[in-house]
Amino acid sequence: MSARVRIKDVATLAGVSTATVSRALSSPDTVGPATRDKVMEAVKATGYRINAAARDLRQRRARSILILAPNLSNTFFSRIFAAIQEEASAVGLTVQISDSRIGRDRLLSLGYDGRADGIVLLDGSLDPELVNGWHLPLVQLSEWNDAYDAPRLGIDNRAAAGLAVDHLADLGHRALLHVSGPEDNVLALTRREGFLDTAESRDLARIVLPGDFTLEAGAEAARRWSRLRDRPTGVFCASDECALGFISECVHMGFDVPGEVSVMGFDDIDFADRFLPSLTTIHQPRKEMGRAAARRITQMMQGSEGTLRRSLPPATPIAARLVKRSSTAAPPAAPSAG
Amino acid sequence: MSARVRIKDVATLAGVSTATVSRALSSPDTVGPATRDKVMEAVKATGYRINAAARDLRQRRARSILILAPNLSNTFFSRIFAAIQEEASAVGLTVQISDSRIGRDRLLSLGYDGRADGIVLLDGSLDPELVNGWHLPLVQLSEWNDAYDAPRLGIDNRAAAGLAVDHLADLGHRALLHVSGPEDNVLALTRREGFLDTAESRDLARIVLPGDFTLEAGAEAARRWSRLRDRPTGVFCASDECALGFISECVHMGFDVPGEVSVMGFDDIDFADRFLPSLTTIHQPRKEMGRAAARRITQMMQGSEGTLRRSLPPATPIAARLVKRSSTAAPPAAPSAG
DNA sequence: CGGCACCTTGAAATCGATTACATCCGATTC
DNA sequence: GAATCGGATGTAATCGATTTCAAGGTGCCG
Repeated sequence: MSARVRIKDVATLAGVSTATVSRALSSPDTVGPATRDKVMEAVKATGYRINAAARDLRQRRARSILILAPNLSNTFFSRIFAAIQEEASAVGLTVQISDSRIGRDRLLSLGYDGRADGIVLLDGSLDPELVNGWHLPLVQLSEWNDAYDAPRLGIDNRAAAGLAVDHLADLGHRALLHVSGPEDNVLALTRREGFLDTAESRDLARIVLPGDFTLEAGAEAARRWSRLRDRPTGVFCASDECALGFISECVHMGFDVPGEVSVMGFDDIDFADRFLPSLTTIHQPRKEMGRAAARRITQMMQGSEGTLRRSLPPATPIAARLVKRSSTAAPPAAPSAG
Repeated sequence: MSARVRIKDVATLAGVSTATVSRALSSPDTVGPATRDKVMEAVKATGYRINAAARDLRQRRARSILILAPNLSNTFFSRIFAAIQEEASAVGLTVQISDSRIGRDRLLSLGYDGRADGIVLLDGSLDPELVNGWHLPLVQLSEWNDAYDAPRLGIDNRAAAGLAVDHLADLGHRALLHVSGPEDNVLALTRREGFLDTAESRDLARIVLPGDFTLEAGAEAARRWSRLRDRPTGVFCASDECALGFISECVHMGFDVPGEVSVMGFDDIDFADRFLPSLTTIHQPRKEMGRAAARRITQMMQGSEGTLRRSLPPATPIAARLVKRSSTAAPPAAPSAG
């Protein structure tokens, strides 16, 4: 009862060999019906559960995928985790999650120790040598790094930033501010590029302030914005959290949003539509992203050793879309406003 | 290079036995210095990484803890996950995370398959028979269930709800509304009890509306509140999300918060202090909770087989505290207001 | 009736580490 | 100088499953 039951115990009780028990459990149609029933009965009677470590060792696979993210407490990830887990669980895989900033050596081990047989990487700023050194199927999700030898999944951040700029321009804003993300973050850089390019092509004045995706960075940017001589009337923040911080600080300082300044975010986190004012933003389909990553990594895990990385066809792109809410409006003195 | 390196390869290269390699790596002071150096060199040269499955099998432990939570996409958990991971990683443990609603059989396996040697359970509504059937060290965190034979960590929800009621009463509110959580949730029930008991002891009128912790439930409760004949002026929601939904909907309907109604939440999620108005709430120290759980489970894992569950001393309680912000104020026509 | 194919089953090798036990050797003790 | 001790190392068993290979049995065909 309380002692661990091994396959041998089941075999003894059922009066067969361990090989037969193993077969009865993993490929039931290869054993005779009578034997199968005996085995199943013995399994039930003993409460036998397979020892995964033994199976993993023998089969050289772990039926597990590893998710690496730069900051587990970032709420942006949680829905992605849930989606990956859901998809993985459906095909019998377990999920491990680790912070990707746990130190080089520990990280290296994770990809090598045989406990995971696929990796979903949400961090584009790890050492490429480290990442490429893992001989496991790997997909990049959301963030990416061109030096990683692995397929990339996620939205087109440059184009998505363009959507934001277009929206503000269409409302009549002629001068825009972008609050960017961390300098070393590929998402931040790409969104900024998209912002600058599109703003230029639409002939808009444009400023960029530094930030780091956080509420506090948004608030700080708002303070700096308030001190500008000619305050841009349209603000595009590189993340929703940042936008919420920006709006929040604006209101504290006595500005009306969107009356005096329109503010947009990026991501469409859960609170975006509940904040006051509700937040106009770019929706990232996180659930879909998670699912896609899980499916992709599963495919790769089934592929032969040789075709692990680049060789699969590119995934279908995941589309971001503009969600118009009430944090944006026509500028106060817009030339084209009625 | 590309083929997996085994301990045997290292042994051959170093000119020693596998036993010596194993010892050199796991208890370096039991081998001679010269041998140790030779081994370390061979390890470096080959890029050897231990195969965790083999080690786990032989040692009958996995150096891994499993976190089970009812809904991975709930942002309340993410900081807890991060804290557990941080603490676990520091002592060389990996972390697995799974949804606790993945189905009985799959769940049963997780606790039995030898891949985890400790469980942090954030779900109080699993079948106790299932939970108690696992022969692994286990701690309950945040949510709990008296039928689980395992230590419980978290704040005192009843007392914390009392803090909320006291705060509203101290401001002068004489009639309170509580928006509760799911009927089958122990946190919801305990907070409701704390609300009712304290409200009674302070002689306040009290109403409870159903809810389920979500933004939408808060919004729905706000609509119902608005239709009440005598609207309570103080509202205590069982979660921050719910409170934000409540406030948001109130504002949409044209009510002033906190001018016409004071609203409190519970948890102190990240947005609480950035929402407009910023949210008065009960702070749950999630990081501390995660750390405490990780430390406790680590202790239990080191204990002998027999002392797995109840026998350890109770953990030091984790204190919740009131955080006063701007979503609460004196009631509009409070008898004691100036 | 002999031969062949196929299905079911068991014995034993295997996955890659750890570790109990034995051995060897030099140093210490009497 | 013999006995003893202890440290370093190797041999082989072990963890608990899967899987190869061989064997036994059954049925079909010529």
